[in-house]
Amino acid sequence: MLSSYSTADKVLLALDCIIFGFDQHQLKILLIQRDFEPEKGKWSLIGGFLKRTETLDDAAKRILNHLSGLDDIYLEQLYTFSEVDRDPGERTLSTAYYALINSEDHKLLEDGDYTAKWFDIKEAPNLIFDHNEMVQKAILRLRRRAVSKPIGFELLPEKFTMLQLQKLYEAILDVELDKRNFINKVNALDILVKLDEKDMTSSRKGSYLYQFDKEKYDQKIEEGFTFKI
Amino acid sequence: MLSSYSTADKVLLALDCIIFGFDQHQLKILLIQRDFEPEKGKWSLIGGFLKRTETLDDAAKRILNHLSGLDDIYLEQLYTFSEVDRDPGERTLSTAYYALINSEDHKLLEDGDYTAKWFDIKEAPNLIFDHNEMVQKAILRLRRRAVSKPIGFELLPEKFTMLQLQKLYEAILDVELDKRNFINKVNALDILVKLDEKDMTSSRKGSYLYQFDKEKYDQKIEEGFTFKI
DNA sequence: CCAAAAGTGTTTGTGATACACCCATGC
DNA sequence: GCATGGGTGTATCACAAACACTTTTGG
Repeated sequence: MLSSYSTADKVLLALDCIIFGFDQHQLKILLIQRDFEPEKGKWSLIGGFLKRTETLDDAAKRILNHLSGLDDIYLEQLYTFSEVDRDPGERTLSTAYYALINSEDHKLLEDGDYTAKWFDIKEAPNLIFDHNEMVQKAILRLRRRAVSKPIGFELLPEKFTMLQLQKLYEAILDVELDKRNFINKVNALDILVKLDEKDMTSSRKGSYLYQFDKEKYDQKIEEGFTFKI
Repeated sequence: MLSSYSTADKVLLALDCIIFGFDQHQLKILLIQRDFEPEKGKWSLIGGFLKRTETLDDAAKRILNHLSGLDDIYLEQLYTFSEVDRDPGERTLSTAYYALINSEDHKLLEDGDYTAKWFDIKEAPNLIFDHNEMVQKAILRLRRRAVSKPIGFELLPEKFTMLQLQKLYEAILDVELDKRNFINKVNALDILVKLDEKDMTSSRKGSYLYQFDKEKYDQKIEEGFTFKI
């Protein structure tokens, strides 16, 4: 028999964000050290509770905006975690979201409630509750998405070099890629604009900067193009 | 500021199942005609509410078991839907699951509360709330999964012919496949057992029956094999 | 002139696709 | 003996992977 509304149990629904960043070398996640119970002092994902008047996407945006001041962050719902004892405090479910932010351009806002810090995904501390599992799932999802949708650019500055893009994909996929093959493949996609500008910080010769051309990409998608790296 | 447990809102969490079946020709979904409000008389997915003492997976299994009597059904969490007005009755979120069942082997249990009926996915009626969206998402997920994990067998009888398997993939992917290429590909995977038995119902010559060899598959996965159709 | 990173093509191998005829059987 | 679906192999093409040298320029 289907439960009716009146007899059904209500639950607390939390939302936790796996926030990815990239620092030119490694994929990072943003963690906070909890200044509140339970598990005070331990590292965890950034989270909050869903309000009655907002969608999960709204809640994720609210939490990310509060942390960064940004409101155009790429995010995607990952999974809803529901182990009965996952939170020792109270029966709480949590829907995990992952977000991609360009950690260079944007400073994190200060908040008295916690200390936020970037960790290399390979060197992240042990997290509370089921947050480790959330992070693992997020990494797998990011890997699948990054090769089939042009979301990698969200982790880079507006203008970037080919090498930066390659390093990003190497960090996400945790593999080494061949420079020539990578560049050939990216150029074949034909969705970047090569600028006249060069980045002179990395070498005497300087390397050309590129930009993702969203209009061109959308146009090609309309025509049946499939992004694939 | 992060909400604290005490001030956070509690919500009703429903669970809706997209139940896929296959009848040798088309991919089907199981729908019920609601005998209760709201939206009485309209078609909807099979669902229920999460109980305080169970996980979402538990709830999905409970709902499917109640419907079919089976408890070894393949299922996977899909997405949590959270539009504020998605259910006009009360603020309710719903986590959608999809399930794969072999509709031939198993009879559905009767239940006075509703009438369950199989619909071709291309001819399904309009559904209540956001259930159409759930179904669309489930189809896309199933397509991605079916080519990268050996879950298609869940929709077939224990023993099946190559043609049945091909028709299944054609229905899932909504494409036509070449018989020789399909069989070559499947044989190359080397995860089926060819039985000495033949299915004589479809032709005079009869066609060999095959079975999925889970042990062999698991073994190959251990060794780094990747399933890909 | 030299050190350091940027930039650039070709060859080879592998997997995907296209395609047509013979086989076995019951009637 | 014939109608019906079952079963099988090869040639071509497209994409993925391997691979090394030249260019630029600031010091």
